[in-house]
Amino acid sequence: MIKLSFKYLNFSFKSCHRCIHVRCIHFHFGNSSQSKLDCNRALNELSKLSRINEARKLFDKMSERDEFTWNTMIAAYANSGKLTEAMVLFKDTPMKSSVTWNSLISGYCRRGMEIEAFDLFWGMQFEGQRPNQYTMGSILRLCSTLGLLQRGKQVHGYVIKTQFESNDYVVTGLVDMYAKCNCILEAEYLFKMMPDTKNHVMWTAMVAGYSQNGEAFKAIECYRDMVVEGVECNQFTFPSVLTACAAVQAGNFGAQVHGCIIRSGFEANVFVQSALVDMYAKCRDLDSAMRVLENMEVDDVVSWNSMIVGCVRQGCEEEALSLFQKMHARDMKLDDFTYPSVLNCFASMKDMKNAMSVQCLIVKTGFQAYKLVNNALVDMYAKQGNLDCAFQVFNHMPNKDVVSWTSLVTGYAHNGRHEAALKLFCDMRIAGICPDHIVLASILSACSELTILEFGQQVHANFVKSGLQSSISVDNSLVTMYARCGCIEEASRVFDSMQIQDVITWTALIVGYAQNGKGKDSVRFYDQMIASGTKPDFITFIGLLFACSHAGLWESGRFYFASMEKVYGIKPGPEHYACMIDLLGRSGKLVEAETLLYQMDVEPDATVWKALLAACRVHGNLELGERAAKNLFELEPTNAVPYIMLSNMYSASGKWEDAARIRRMMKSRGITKEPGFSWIEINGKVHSFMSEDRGHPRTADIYTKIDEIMLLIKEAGYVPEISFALHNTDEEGKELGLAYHSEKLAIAFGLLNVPLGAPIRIFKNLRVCGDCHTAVKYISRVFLRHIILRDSNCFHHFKQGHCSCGDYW
DNA sequence: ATAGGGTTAG
Repeated sequence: MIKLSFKYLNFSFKSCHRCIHVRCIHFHFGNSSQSKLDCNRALNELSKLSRINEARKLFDKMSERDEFTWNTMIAAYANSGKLTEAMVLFKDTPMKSSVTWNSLISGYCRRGMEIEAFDLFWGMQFEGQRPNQYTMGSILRLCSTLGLLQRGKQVHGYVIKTQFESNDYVVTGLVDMYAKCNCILEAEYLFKMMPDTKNHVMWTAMVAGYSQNGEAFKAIECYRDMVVEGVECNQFTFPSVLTACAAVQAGNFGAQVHGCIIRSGFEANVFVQSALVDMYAKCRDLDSAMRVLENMEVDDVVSWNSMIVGCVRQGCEEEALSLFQKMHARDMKLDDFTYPSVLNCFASMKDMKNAMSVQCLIVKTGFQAYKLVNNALVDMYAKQGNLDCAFQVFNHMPNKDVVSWTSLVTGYAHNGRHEAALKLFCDMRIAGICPDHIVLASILSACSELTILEFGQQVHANFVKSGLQSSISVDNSLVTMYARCGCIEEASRVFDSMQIQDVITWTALIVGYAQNGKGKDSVRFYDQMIASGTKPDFITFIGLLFACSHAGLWESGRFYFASMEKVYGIKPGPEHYACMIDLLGRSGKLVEAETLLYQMDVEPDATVWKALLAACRVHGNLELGERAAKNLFELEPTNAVPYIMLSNMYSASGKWEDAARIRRMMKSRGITKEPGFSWIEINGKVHSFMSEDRGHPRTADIYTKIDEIMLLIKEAGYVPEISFALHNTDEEGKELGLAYHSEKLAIAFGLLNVPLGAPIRIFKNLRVCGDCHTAVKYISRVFLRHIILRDSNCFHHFKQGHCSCGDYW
């Protein structure tokens, strides 16, 4: 027996039945003895088959027309989008009933013609015709497809006034309208206020509403309730619940739904099938997805697109490309979703050649006119790192939407062009585009990278004001942003406000506390995370071990390090070893550190050797230090730090000749030390300072302030640590050199400009020098200031003469 | 003769 999809089954039954009938009428065309009743029936059949011209011929031939005749013809025109013709007849018709009005209104609503539809809606009332459930159904559908919330609310008011608020059709329309306008709470309220006898369409609208509003779990729950209530599910219900399953990777539940689908007999519907393919593909069950796809009667482009996306997400780019080729071979009609799906392959494969040829294909087939396709091109080029191409495509787009902008913004951010990303984000706002979750998460992570708190706060404020629903990705970015800007309390507040925390949220907090010198809190949060049932990942352990090493918790560190592979099956990477070596080095266990290094399964990278070199310097182990430095010379040939460290180590042990040799070697290799500078942001403007910098317009004030600072902190007990001065001058010169270090200049400027009570936030590109660290502790006590200094390694919170790093950094 | 719900992209 031939399997027919339901969609076609329904249609073919009806058309078959009608064909015969209509053909018969057609045969008798022109026979004036035809009764009015028969003509009306034929007119109706022709209109249902969209045979408008024939319908019109029949209409014109009819000598006797009644209300039904006129309404059918008007509806026929309206339903096929021929609104001018419908309007002409509407004006001519001798009798306008509510059906006449509704037929015309329905036509305008279907075409999305808001102004005309509402003119008619008010017009009919003006002429004494009351809108009924049909009218409101049409109008609400218009509001929901166009997202016209204000209009929708107006209609809602009208519904209440005219006491349609318990009408199934009207309430379903309202639920759908609110859901489509992203007002899921209103939709939910209306739905819940209806009595328990809700019909299946309203249930389905609610399931779909939740699913489309990113409330996948609620959609699933609603579907469950629907099943429990014994309400029938159909070809509309299943796609919605399957989308929800796909969104939260609820593959097992999705498979159960699949079972229900088979029992209900809807498995032959293309919408259901394509949703199944998509669900399985997104739940990483490519085999099941493929099985559904292969069993389909028709080559459905949506299902194929979903399959391609699924393959790309699983890293099976070759498979995705071969599907794309098969689509061509099967002569399938591609749509504007196909190219975005397949372009993703090239983004992850960095395959420029094939990308170009697909772009040619896009141009050739006229698909460059589609926004979706252009957005995907922008995204692909940006992800490949080809920002010029991305920008070019972007620039040529006539109407850019939030996705176009997001693709470009994210592209710049991913390629380390954070400032450019921020600039583009501002341009986007100026262009009047409302940000969405994705661009917000992306821009907040750019703020984290640049540690620009004020901008991040503004984005946060805008997000709150926008009324966008909170999303885990935005919240995670907020936690990270605040933590990385040194506002650990704020990060913590966002964390607490979240309904669900995932491994990324927890990790952001753990890393955040560690970077802000609160390693013990990090460990506490890690234990809480485990207790909450969240599994740690590779990055969680980097944060955790970093926390242990900075807090000097070497036993905990060793315990957690051992649990990584044993309990969670995560193989430690060089990052974890580096933390452990740092931890052991700090505790003076240099031998253990070296042993650990040689036990590594993976090749030690620069971070590992750096940790060892730092440990060697602290403990004066020259021999091991030499080895570490030599490895670093090879691994990071342009990095001056290992040269300087080794040279300093030689100097410290009196080996002047060796020290000089390393300096010469460094010079001859053309390696220069990265110049240190510090900066501070005041009212959105960044003021940066080099050591002994006199370029700032307020230099005189700043240097006067430094003198005052030095005087006061010396009185409080500060003694300059001359060993940190680099220049070969006399003692006094060295002391002055120290006083004008970039971080001290920035702090002096901060003291002059930041109001009392507000923290002074300083940034430094390198590690803070030891003398400055001591001085800032005194400054915080003498000037009663909270000073937050972010250096290349971590945050230092100076308060009342103490630093959060515990003098260990 | 007129009304309500569904799949794929960043």
